[in-house]
Amino acid sequence: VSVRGRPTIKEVSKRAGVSVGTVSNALNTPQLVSESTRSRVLEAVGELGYEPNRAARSLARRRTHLVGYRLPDYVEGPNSSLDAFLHYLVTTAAGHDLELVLFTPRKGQDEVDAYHEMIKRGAVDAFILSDTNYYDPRIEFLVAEGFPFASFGRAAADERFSWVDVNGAAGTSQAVNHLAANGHQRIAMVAWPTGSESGDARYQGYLNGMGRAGLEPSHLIRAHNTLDEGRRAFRELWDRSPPPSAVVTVADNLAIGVMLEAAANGVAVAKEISVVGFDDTPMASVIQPPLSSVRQPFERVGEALIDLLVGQLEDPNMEHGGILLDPVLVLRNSTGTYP
Amino acid sequence: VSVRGRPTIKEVSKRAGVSVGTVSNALNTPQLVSESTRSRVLEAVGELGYEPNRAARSLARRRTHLVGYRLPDYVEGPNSSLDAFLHYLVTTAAGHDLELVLFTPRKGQDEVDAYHEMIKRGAVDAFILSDTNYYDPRIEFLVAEGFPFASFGRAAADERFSWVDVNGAAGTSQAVNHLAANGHQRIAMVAWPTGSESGDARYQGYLNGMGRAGLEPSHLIRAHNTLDEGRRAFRELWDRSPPPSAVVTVADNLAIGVMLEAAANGVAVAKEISVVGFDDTPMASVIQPPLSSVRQPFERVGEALIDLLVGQLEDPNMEHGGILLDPVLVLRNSTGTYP
DNA sequence: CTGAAAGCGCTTACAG
DNA sequence: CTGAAAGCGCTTACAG
Repeated sequence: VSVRGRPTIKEVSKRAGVSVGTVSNALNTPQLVSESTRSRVLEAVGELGYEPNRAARSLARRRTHLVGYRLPDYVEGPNSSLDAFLHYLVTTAAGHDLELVLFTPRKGQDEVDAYHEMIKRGAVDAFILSDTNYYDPRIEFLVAEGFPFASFGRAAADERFSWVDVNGAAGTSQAVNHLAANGHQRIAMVAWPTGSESGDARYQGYLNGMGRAGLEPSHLIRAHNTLDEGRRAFRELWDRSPPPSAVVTVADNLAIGVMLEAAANGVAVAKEISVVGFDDTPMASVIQPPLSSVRQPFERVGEALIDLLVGQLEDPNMEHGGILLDPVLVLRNSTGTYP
Repeated sequence: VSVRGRPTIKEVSKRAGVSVGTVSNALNTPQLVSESTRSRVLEAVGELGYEPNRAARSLARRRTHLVGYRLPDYVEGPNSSLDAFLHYLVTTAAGHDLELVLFTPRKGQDEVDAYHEMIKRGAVDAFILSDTNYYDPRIEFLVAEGFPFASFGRAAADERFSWVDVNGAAGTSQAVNHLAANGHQRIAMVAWPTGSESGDARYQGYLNGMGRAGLEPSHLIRAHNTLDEGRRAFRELWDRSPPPSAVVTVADNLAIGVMLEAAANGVAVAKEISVVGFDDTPMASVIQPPLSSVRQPFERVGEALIDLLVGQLEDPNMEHGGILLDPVLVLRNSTGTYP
C-alpha cells in the first residue's frame, strides 16, 4: 500500500501474481493479454479498488485528460448564485496556486463513489462541497477518509471538518424585523418541506424574528422550490381570514410565485401584501415591483472556503474551523408599510 | 527540447550549466542555492520560458494543486447561460473521460499568457474557448501553437480551427418574421455598438429579416448591455414619429430595460409595443409580461464542442469542423399583433 | 503472451 | 553549495 493508502499498480501486480507491465496491458490493451491473466488482474483490481494514478499516467502518456476553460470575467449585475460562487472560488484559488476541476458522477454512478474515484485517482488535493445537508454522506465519507475538504454548509454542528455557512436564520429574521418595524403583524412564511438544513434554518429565523417582535407565527405554508408552488402558496394564504399582510419566503422562486399570483388576483404587492425573497437571484431586480431579498455574501464565502482549504493543505493537523457569515437583506419595492 | 516543444528542467539545467537538482532547488528552495547560480538558473528559465510540468511535479510531490468541485445537478427552470453551458460541457466531457479545469489570468497577467502558461505547464490537453470575437488573440495564439481547442463562436470564417456557433442572425431574423407576420411594420432594433461578432450577426439578422419582409429598417439604437441602456433606448424610440410598434433586441437586458421603461411611461407592452429579447435568461420568464426571447441550444453546443475536441485529441491531423446551430425563438407574452 | 527495463519530468534526501 | 541517484506510479517498446 502506498500513496496515502491508495493502492498502486505494484500492489495489483503482486496480488495478481504478474508484472506491472502486464497489469497495465490488461487494463489498457487487453488484446495483448491472455483471458486468464486478464481476469486475475481484474479481480485484483476490484479487490483493491485500484484506479491508475492520474499524475503518473499523465506523465507517461503525455495526456492529462483535462480540458481548460477560462471562466469569463464576472460582470456586476444580475448573476446566478452558481456564477457568483464559482467566480469567487476560482479567483481566490488562483491566488493560492490552486485550480478548480469540475466533475459530476458518471451516468449511474453513486454520488459518494464519484468522490472516492477522484481520490483513488489522485486527481485532486481537496474538495469543495456545496449543497450539503444533514448527515451528508459525502461528508461522512470524506471525514472517514481523512481527505481534505471545505464545505459550504454546516450539515450539522461538527468539529470534524471545516465549513463556511451563511446564517440563513439571520436573513429571514432580519426580514421579519424589517416587516414588523413597518407595522406588519400577520407575517406569513413560505418554507420548503422540513429536512433541508438551509431551509430549516431559514424557517427558524422566521420563528425567532416573530418571537422577538412578540408576533404570532400563524401563517405557514410548505412548498417545493418552484414558481407554481409559490403561486399556490399565495392562494392558500389569501384564503385565510384574515390573510397575512406580508410574507417571508425561503427562496426567490417562491417569492416571485407569490408576487405573480398576487398580481393575477388583482392584489397589489407592497400596497396590500409585502413579500421578501431569499438569494437575490437575477429575477429579483427585474420583476415589478423589484423584490426585496436576502443576499448571500458569495465573495466572502469563496474566499473563506479557499482559505480553510489552504490551511489544511499546509498543515494537515490544523484544527478545523467554521465560519458563519451574515447575509444582507437588500431592500427593494416589494415591501411596504402595513396598509 | 522535449514535451511537444516545451522546455524541461533538463534543458534549463544544460543552459545554466548546473544539475537538474540544482535547478529544482533554485526554483523551489532558493535558500539552498548560492545567489550566483540562482540568478543563472532564473535567466535560463526566463530565456526558455520554462514552467515545471504539472504531472511530473504532482507525481514527485504527491500534490496536484487541483481542487475538485462537483458541479451541482442542473435543474430545469430559469438558469443563467453560464450555468447551462458549464453543465452540458461537464457532463458531456465526463462521458469521454475528460474533466474541465477552470482558470483565470492571475492579477495583472495577460489574457493570452494565461493560456500559454497552462500549455507550458502541461496542465491540459486542450481548451474550450467562449466569448470569442473577431481576430481573437487567443485563437491566433492557439492556432500558431498548434494546440488543440474548440471555440464557442466563430470569430471569423476560418478553417484553421474547430468551432461551434449559434446562428444569431437566424435568431433575430426569426424574431422579425414573427413580428411581421403579426402585422408589425415599424420594427426597431436595439443593438450593441458594432465590433462584436455575435452582436453584429444579430443585427445583420434583423436587416435580413426586414429585407425579406419588404420592410424599412429605420429605427436603430446602439446601446451597451445594461438595463439602463435599454431604458434609454425605449425613450429615444418612443420620441420618434412615428414610434415603432415592435422592437427586437440583441439581449434580454436590453429588452427588459425597454419593457421597464415602457411600463414606467404607461405604455403597454405587447398591446402598444412588442418586444423580443435574446438569450432567454432567468429574467425573461419572470418579468411581466413574460418576455419572448431567442434561446441558444446550450446542450447541443456543449456536446458539439466536446465532440470536436475528442476528435482532435484522437487524431491531431483531423481536419477542422465548424458547426452552426440554430437558436429557437421562444414565444411568450411580450409580443402581440399590430395595434 | 509475459517480464524486465527504460523512460516520462520532476523532487528530495544524501554525499561530498 | 552542488551533483548523482533514487523514487514518484505509470506506459511502452523490446526480448524471449
